[in-house]
Amino acid sequence: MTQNRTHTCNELRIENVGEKVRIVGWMENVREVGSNFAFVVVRDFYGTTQVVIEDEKLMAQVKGINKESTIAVDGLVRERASKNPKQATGDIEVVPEKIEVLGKCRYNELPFEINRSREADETQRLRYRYLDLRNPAVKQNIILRCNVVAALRQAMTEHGFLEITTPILTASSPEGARDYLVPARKHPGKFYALPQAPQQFKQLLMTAGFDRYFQIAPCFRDEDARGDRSPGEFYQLDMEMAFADQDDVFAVLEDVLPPIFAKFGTYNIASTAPFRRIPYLEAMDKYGSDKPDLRIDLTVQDISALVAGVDFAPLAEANVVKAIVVSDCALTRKNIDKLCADVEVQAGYKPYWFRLDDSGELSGGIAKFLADRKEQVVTALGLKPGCLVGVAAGAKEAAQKTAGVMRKMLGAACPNHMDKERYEFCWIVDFPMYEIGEESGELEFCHNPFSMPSGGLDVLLKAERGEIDPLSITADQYDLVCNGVELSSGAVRNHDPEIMIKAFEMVRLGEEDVKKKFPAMYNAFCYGAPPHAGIAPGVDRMVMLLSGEESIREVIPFPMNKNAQDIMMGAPSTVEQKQLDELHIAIVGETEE
RNA sequence: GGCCGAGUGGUUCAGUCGGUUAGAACGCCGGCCUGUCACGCCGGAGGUCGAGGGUUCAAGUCCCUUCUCGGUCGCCA
Repeated sequence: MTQNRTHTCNELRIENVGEKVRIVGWMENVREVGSNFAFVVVRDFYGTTQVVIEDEKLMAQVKGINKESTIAVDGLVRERASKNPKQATGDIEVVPEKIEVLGKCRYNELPFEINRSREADETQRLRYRYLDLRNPAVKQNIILRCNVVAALRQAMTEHGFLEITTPILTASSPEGARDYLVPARKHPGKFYALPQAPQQFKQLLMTAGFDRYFQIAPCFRDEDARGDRSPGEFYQLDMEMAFADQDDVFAVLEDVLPPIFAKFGTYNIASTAPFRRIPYLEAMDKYGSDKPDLRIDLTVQDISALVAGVDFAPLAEANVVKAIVVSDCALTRKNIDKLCADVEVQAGYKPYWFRLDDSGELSGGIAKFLADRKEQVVTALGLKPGCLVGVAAGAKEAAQKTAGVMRKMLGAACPNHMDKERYEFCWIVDFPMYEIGEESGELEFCHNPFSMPSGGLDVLLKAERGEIDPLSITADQYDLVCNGVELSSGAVRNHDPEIMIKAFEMVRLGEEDVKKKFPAMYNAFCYGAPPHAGIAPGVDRMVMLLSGEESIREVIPFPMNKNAQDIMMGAPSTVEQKQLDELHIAIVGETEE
């Protein structure tokens, strides 16, 4: 017995009329249009094909088969009496000699209708993900993901990068996110950790003399989920280059990503090299965000001086007041109020607004508080009738954040200020190396302590001597941003133990701390390391951008839910006492169930 | 952990000011139908309204508690 098909369900055309064929697939639908006359739709990975039932015996058989059973149909290809131009195989139908059930669907009612699974409750979809994925629209995102990953691999390989896999079971890392721990059976009381990223391994590969490394790398972080952040695990296009600096890394991604975005994306336009580079501080000032959506042409202005002494406490008492001018704004008062409410929810601070109406008067929102300085406001902001002005006020960070959220929402609400149908990349550069910690009140690392301070040892020494402010030191660190989504962080790494120690001394740590926290990397760098730099764009995020999906779960084959559970597999789960004993694990305190 | 939203036949939803027998669409079952393709027409089954408590003559609806899911903030070097 063989299940070998002669054709897929997306293959037969008018030229095949008269051929004897065997197709296999899922019985998607049966349309009965007469007492002994019906159309059966067979679906496989590739498409659908219509099978026509014209005799009593086959009719009786088909009626006994539940939908979504897998079947094989042997028969003759015939030209349809009424063709369907919407279907690739719509010119033909198969007249069966024999229908076999290959895999019976035991249920005549499914948890959801396959072709409408995207409308179903997400918990149901995830519990029956194998049914959800039968829906071609759902499957399409996974196919897209495969194609994108394949294209990335090919492009990276063409650029001379070697794909090298790094360990999944490794050591817990003291910095960063919460680790997933794995108990070590042979070492009571000790644990492996799943890597949060192959960061240290790729730097060790550089030290080992591999010149260009990449990997579609699984990364594990035990942090809470978001719409754009799957809990537990995600994939990065992790890459690192030896004897390279920021420009070298930029050049590779500026070459690799745009063609892939233009080819596989919902929009077929992507920025070309070089991408815009925006210093971090400028991004925060101008866009109120370190991941600006450059498809929106609005920018944020500082109007602190302009509104000084105004008779409106939220502005008068604010350290910083920001404004966004939206020309030719068609939003109604109701639209604006709704938008402001949404901004407040997302930013956590209340925004304000006013506008210059068609008669040239300031009106709406906080307009009356600005009446005493109307001319200055109109001149300074260059207002014309029809302009809306969004206002954010508060401490510097609050005002920036509020303005950033408002900018994004105004862009989405005003089509004349957002050229949506494109992928707009930029680099955010010159991140501060240090900041004053909120709790400690002392100098702390801002981001990755292993990024190279711009200017190297000299700059650190100057700061040590008090010649410059440590807060003014920037790192050779960069983010890749596309359409307001942070795709990646990367950096020129600090490969010099001496600079590393000095960088740590700035925050009251020293050689011992470096050695203790990152022994392998520190030791390795003491044996002659190349200057190196890298980056790791998130694969899931890229596919999300390309597919236009709002939820990251739509581009992951088997995603966990928000609470990091796999309902389908039943993970996490309790285990046998014997397993715990072997691992020297005792469960104490309260447990679920 | 905070805040917001949701939870009603198999699925997606409606359900007004608290008031009679909780509705619709799709799906399912039965019947009719020889060119359908979201087939059509007729009929039918299927609900302890997430759970628990309270107010009331009366609760899907109001109040309290709790569970689950989603969004968001915290968190994510």
